[in-house]
Amino acid sequence: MAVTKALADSNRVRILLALRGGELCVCQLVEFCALAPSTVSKHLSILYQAGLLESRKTERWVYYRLPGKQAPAVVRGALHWVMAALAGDAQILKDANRLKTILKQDPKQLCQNQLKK
Amino acid sequence: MAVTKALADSNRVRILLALRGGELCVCQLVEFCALAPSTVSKHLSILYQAGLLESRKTERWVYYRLPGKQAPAVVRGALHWVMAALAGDAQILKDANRLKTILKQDPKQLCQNQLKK
DNA sequence: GACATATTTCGTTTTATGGCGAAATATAAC
DNA sequence: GTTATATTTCGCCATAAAACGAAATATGTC
Repeated sequence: MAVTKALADSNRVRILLALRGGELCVCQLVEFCALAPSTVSKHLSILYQAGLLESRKTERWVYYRLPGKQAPAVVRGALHWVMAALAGDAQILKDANRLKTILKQDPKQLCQNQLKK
Repeated sequence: MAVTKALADSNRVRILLALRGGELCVCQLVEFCALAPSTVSKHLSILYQAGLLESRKTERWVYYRLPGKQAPAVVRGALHWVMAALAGDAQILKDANRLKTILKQDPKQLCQNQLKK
């Protein structure tokens, strides 16, 4: 089953939780995960194909977000459970703080910095 | 997270669904999965350690069952979601029929047959 | 106690997955 | 059109996970 496999990786689950506050650009998620852009892109594609993410593209940026009310019950149920089960997790709490710092930065600059590496 | 990893394998999910109707002996689950006893035992141990199964031993037989109401909310939530999400799945429906056939057989005989292989 | 048998543990092989960097794609800016 | 840049796709390597058979464990039977 695509959904359970998508949830099996901790980085993917962290991404889902990071999106609780709203959509994020790929470069922000790259910063968040501290992984290579290609790796993050792969994770996003797995989540997307499982129906656990939606995306929109504007100019050169791609934004990912959690699916809305119209999502299938299987997906909504899975997300609801994951959010409830992990909201208090130590790693997730740390992530939430890190995310605040990332959100303070200009996405453009994040992309620039990622190129230098 | 142990629960999401436990749910990532389809044979393990099939086992959980198979236990909807009540506890099953290991030899019955071996027959059900059509895998080597050692492989099934490993799957059961992964599910057990994630809290998704309970077990009882009587004589030489070990029976596994879904956890009851006293299970942690995370576990109950996960099981509730998996059951709802997959109840109509094609493979799961086929499994349910196969299970009926297996239940007609005497567990003792199942074990005997498994030794011959 | 010796033997039979249900299950688990261990060691090994095979297969699947996560990770990266380089190349490809898509869009903006010039 | 060329160049810059955000993201994805591809090919490869390292690691983790699934599968098996053989050996070990635990329990019942003789």
